Amino acid sequence: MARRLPPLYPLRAFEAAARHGSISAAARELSLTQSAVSHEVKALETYFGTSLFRRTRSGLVLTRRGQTVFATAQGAFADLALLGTDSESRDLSGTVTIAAPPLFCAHWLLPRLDRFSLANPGVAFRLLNVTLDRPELLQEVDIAIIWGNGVPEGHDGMKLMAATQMPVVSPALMASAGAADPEKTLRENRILHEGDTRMWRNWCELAGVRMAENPDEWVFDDPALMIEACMRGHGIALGTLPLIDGLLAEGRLVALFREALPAPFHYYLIRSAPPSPGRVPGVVFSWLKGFAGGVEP
Amino acid sequence: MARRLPPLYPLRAFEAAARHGSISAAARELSLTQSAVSHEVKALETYFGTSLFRRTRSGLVLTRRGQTVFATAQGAFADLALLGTDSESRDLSGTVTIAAPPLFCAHWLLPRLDRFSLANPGVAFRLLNVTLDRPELLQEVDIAIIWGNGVPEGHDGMKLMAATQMPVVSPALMASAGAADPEKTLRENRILHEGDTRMWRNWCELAGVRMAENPDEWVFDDPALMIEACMRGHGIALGTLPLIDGLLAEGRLVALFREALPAPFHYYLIRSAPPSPGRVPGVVFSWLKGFAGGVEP
DNA sequence: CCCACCCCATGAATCTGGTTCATACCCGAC
DNA sequence: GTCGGGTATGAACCAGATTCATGGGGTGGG
Repeated sequence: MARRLPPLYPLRAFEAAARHGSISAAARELSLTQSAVSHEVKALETYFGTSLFRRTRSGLVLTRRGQTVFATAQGAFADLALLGTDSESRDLSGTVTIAAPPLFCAHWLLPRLDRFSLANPGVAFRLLNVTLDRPELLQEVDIAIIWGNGVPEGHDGMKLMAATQMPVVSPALMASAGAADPEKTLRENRILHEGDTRMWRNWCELAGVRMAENPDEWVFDDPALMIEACMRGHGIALGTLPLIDGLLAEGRLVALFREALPAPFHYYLIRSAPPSPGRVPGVVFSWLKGFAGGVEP
Repeated sequence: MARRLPPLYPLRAFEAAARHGSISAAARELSLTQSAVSHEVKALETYFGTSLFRRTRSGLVLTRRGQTVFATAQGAFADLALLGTDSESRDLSGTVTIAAPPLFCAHWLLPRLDRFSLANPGVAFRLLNVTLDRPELLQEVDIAIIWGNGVPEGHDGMKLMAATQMPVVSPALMASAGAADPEKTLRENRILHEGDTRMWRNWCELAGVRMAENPDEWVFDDPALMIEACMRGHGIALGTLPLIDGLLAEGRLVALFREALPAPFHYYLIRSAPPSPGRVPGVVFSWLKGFAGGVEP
């Protein structure tokens, strides 16, 4: 009781703005004026007494506090939106098959599906913890999340979120190496790769950092295993945000460099070409769409 | 996108009304007029096109649709309320120890704590899956949920929710016995007890139902085990709502009689007498308080 | 039986806060 | 420079949230 809620409409405006990284885009989504959204965001900021966005050229960036507000607001509104989609009694039941890349399943999809299940106990999920490289596999699932450069030809879908990457290490390794000279740490420790070694190259190029000539390298085919190895202090991994947000927050991993840089691929949400029978996959699909367009820290 | 949200202020009013089982009580909580809440509930009902409450003498009862709306709304607002409690940057971290009765832990507490963790990754929980019969144990936990008749002397707390009970069986047993004559089914099958056999007596009395003279009875000391046995078709258990809501919704248990009747005990939320150091337990406590006063189906 | 009390519903009036309009600002591209 | 993209801000406006006033329907006690 005496439960104090933040002003709800400002919150909704802020959530959309954060998701799009743009006030104007949010206004378009909500069919409001840019001015309205701007006012509401400001109202929310005075309510919280802090600013939630850092206004920079080329878009908005969430402040620390903005991130937490955004995370809860996004979850809450996604739940509430489920109520509004259908005016008939909606006791959804059925099975939905979803394929998603390994780490993505555990760190992004599962917590969200969990919430969905809480409200819709009749819906069962079948999760395939795979990277969908062969497009034929799409025939066998209702929804897929892929790590790539776009929506495959002939499929309905959209960009789910932009991914960024940053080198991470275990707290122990960080403590022994020190934070003074990250580039040195990078050169003097083992590099952990996940399958494709081009991602590290991409990151170094963007960051303007040179690696050692003949680095000690380990290559994993399973990204979860790579992260596990990293947490045990076996080397430096290139972590993908926002998948490792939780591990960073818990302090089980720490960032070697401050800034995360855009990954060469991003996450796309797609649905199998022939909408499968029953409306349940459709509801889940549009629910997941509600998470699209998030901005990264 | 084009995510359509239900009208938020009506929704908030409805949530409070459902939680209290009373329009007037909700109005008091929200510092509004009874008239305001009534209007908003009605607005929400026309929005959804269905009624959400069955108005009966002695309070409101949620309709089927009302229940699902309430469940999502309550969760969403509880999350949002976490944002408003503190205007400073709140990166909560620390450990909170909670004790709760066995089934309650798994079926009520865990799903909710999960949501909490999603927003507050820094908070760790220690859960004691016990019924707190010895009050001394309260010294060792931050928060406890007990199954009893009131808040123990000298403690801060409140009624968390009223419990109701109803006989349940496995779907298979239901199929073989038929739904025609539940009283006969009750007399001809094994009765499963959880510890105390008085609960069945209490229920039969309230329901005006007579049991067999010498029923076949099994007694379990672990309620979870009793439910497990019931789901495997070993007999008829007295299930406690809302703990088994999920199992009923999934169809893993079915109700033998339509109506659930008030249990002889209820759930109380209490906090250890000397507020433990740090504000984290306090935040969790008031968050849990937000779930107090739910009405049963 | 009737009155007091509590609950809820409802129409009209009101007021707050969300929304628009109009305008100014900043920045980068052409 | 000007255009086009973005955001901020003050004043005017309007709708939806809220109140007021009122009526109906139970229940319990004198």
